[in-house]
Amino acid sequence: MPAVSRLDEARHEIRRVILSFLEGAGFTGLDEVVRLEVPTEKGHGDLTTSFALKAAGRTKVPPRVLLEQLLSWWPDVPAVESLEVAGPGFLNFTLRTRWLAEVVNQVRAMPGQYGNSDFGQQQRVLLEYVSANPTGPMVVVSGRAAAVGDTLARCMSAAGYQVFREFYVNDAGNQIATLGHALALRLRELEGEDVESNWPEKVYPGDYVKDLAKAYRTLHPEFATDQAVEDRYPELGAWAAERIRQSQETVLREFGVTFDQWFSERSLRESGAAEAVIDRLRNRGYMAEREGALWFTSTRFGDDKDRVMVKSDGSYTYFVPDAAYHAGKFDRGFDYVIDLLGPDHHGYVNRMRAVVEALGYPPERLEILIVQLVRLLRGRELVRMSKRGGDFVALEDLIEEAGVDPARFFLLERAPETPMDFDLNLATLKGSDNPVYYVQYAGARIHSILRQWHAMAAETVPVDLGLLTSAEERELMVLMARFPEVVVRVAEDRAPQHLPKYLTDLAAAFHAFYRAHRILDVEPGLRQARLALIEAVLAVNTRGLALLGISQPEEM
RNA sequence: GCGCCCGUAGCUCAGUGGAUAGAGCGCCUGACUACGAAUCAGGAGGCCUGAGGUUCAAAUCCUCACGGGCGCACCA
Repeated sequence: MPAVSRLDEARHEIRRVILSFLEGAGFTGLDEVVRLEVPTEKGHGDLTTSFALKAAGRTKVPPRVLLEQLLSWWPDVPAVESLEVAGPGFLNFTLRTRWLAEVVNQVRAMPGQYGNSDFGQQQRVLLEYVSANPTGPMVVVSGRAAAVGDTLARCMSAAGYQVFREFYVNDAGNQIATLGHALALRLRELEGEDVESNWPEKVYPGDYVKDLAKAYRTLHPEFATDQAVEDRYPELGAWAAERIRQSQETVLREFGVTFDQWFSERSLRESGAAEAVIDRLRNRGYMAEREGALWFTSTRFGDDKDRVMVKSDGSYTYFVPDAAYHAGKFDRGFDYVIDLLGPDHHGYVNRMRAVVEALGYPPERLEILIVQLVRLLRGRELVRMSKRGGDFVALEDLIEEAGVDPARFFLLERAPETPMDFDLNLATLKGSDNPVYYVQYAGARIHSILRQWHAMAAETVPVDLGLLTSAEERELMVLMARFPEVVVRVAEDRAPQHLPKYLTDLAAAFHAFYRAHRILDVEPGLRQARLALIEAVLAVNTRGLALLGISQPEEM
């Protein structure tokens, strides 16, 4: 694996030297143990390793003794300023500041691409996320899945994966007829009929269907209300579903989230893929007929119960098209298939794995992430979200109230699998209480300085990065050198929360630097070097925010 | 009852088997005649739910208990 960053270059170099030392000392097979990590504590160097502790059992040499030998043997390594033995057997490395400073040039050479790497080796990944039913407005948990999926896609692309983004549209089945039923009732209501007092149990009562009814009436003036009968429900529902899907697309685009494909369940059914997947399972011997229904024997693959695929009335359960859809994903040649599912799909994971395995695909290539619930609060008060009642907060309400940037930052700050509370009061705050502005403000400050620099029309001199020697400048270099591997970590661990954390650290380091040092009114050489430094910081900040789908304003 | 997720500062949450467990908010004390104070410097605040176990080393891995959330349809 080639180095992904300046820091990673140092890591590779140091590791190579340590391994050759160990080999010379007669210790082999320790490759696994020699890992260089970014220490959690300040004062433990730029990189640290505990291989001596980990290998003590095999080397039979006390860790500190081994490290002292290594220390006296250590050759000159360009990246390394110094190394020291610490604690029970840690080895801490301090990197040469001048060597680190090259990161400034690296960033400035490709400001919009810095952070990219070939870690993923162009493996093809299908990422499915959101996939909200087209039967009503999206709620906030869909927004969380959208933000998480989108940022994972952006980071995985940056980390060298080929990512294909897909939204699965459940535009078939009973729920579409139910939606059609709701639309039919609202159409009757437009004619003055009282439908509310006798509203059927399972039909969506939300007001949004009233708007759909008005739109339908305008587009189809010839439609007579007495046509709003049961055998028209599927057709009416299909119309409404497509209409809702389009509004989902609009809201998501506003939220900065797009898809390469909106995959229609109906098209899947029409293509015969459902029958095909049942045949495949039958041929492989994983289908059983019981009680008049056709069951997939998923218990043979660790599921807790078998699953009905064809009901006794001959119709399919929703599981059939889903199985066909997933089979199709693998048939399309993806190396990895990742699903982001909502918390109500817990029970779904085992059967999906089972069907993938039963169809002969490697089950470890299907990865299912559960994006957990979002509880909306206003201060202490819980805001209820329910598609049934009219009092839910839709994603578009959230965007309007909080704004895209704060909403995305909040949703991405926490690990996706952790249930979270989203305080609307906090996200709505425009001031310093809102962490997203802290990060954006760092960039806006740099923009402001650069504007003044351009207005000065002062003398430009060649950049000498060797002039950057202060602790604050060095901290910025170290952080920038880490950026590409933060992106890799987000991609690899499917953990977007590392990025907001990193950007907060970077902004803090910049603000501290800004307070401690002047930039424009110092001598020209140092000024030029610091300008180069903050230009690089701005580039990294902007790119980091872009990976989160958040803007970097030039002024605030 | 079974399965999955989660218990970390007053609140919301980070934390890659490592060293003295971190951040933001809230609270307290300081800092602009200086490139943007939406900032900075510092302080208080912890039995990492509990009990065992593995390990040189556990918030992290394993087991059990307790507490919270969500799933467990011939619904989608």
